[in-house]
Amino acid sequence: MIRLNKMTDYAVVMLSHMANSDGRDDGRVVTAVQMAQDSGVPLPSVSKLMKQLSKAGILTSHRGAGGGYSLDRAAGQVTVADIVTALEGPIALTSCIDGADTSCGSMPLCSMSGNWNQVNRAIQAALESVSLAEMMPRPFSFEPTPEELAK
Amino acid sequence: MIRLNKMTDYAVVMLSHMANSDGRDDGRVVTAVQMAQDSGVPLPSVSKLMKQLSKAGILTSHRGAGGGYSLDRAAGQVTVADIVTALEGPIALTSCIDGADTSCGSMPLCSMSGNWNQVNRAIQAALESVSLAEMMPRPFSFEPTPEELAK
DNA sequence: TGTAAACAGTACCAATTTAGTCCTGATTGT
DNA sequence: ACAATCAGGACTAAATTGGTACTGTTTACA
Repeated sequence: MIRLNKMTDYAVVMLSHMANSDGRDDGRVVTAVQMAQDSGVPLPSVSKLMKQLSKAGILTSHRGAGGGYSLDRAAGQVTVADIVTALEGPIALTSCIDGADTSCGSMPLCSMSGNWNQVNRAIQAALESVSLAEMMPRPFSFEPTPEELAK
Repeated sequence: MIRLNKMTDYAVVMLSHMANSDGRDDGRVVTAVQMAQDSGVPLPSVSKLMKQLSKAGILTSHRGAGGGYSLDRAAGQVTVADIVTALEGPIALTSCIDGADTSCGSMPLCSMSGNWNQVNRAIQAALESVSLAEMMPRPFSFEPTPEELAK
């Protein structure tokens, strides 16, 4: 099974909580401590993740007393690809990708000799096609899910 | 970056070699030792991989003296999804998937609370869309690649 | 029919990676 | 001023991965 970092999984859970916690995308500010309690993700990981997510422009950080993090965009505007890219860098299944600066040492082995880029593009597209809003559980909602609407 | 196992990468390299080494998909039998020399992949890994690939029905093994492994299908009939599934199990980015027997212990954290299955399906489709033939380098060929033909 | 070539299976080990801990510093509202 | 919060980095324990080693089984062929 292709394993996604637990961190990335955490991030999706956390971002879902932020977007979902009060039913609106209202830029509510949440501290790392609150988020840890809220989501069950261990605090140090929450802290590390929120830093990364704010660097990547998915969250905005507010420093100082009364600070915290808020969502930068509505859940529908954030794709899984955004989150993965923020935490794991460009989406690629192997280390050798087009435009990599270091030319690969072991040529006969090099993945570049295969067409991994085609696979990478396909996966990129797959991850871009799912938004955070579609990742959110809607336990108390009677509204149709985006998939149901699509039918 | 989503890391694919080095093993899976090796497997694609190896299978490419098998399909490409003499320009035809003729079921040629290759031993693990030959493959290691041919592809540069360390012998123990070659051995381990070929066992797995033959279990999965991608290769056929021939035991005894003069034995080895041969491709079961033409390169165009093997998808990247087949190879990944053979080596890493069902394609899923997280451990909690539909139909998993063990109900997840940490519910608030559980990835199932998100819609990972949708992402998984998208990735599955992405990997199924690329065949081994499309992964093979064609250094000495003047024929159009499958992508070029598609245009 | 004996022997060597090859795959099958399993237990184990070392190196890397990952997730998590801890601490110190910078910013800001009250 | 002070307390709450984010920022950043060094370090550690545990899990995973890739590789090693060895023993057993099957088969072609002299």
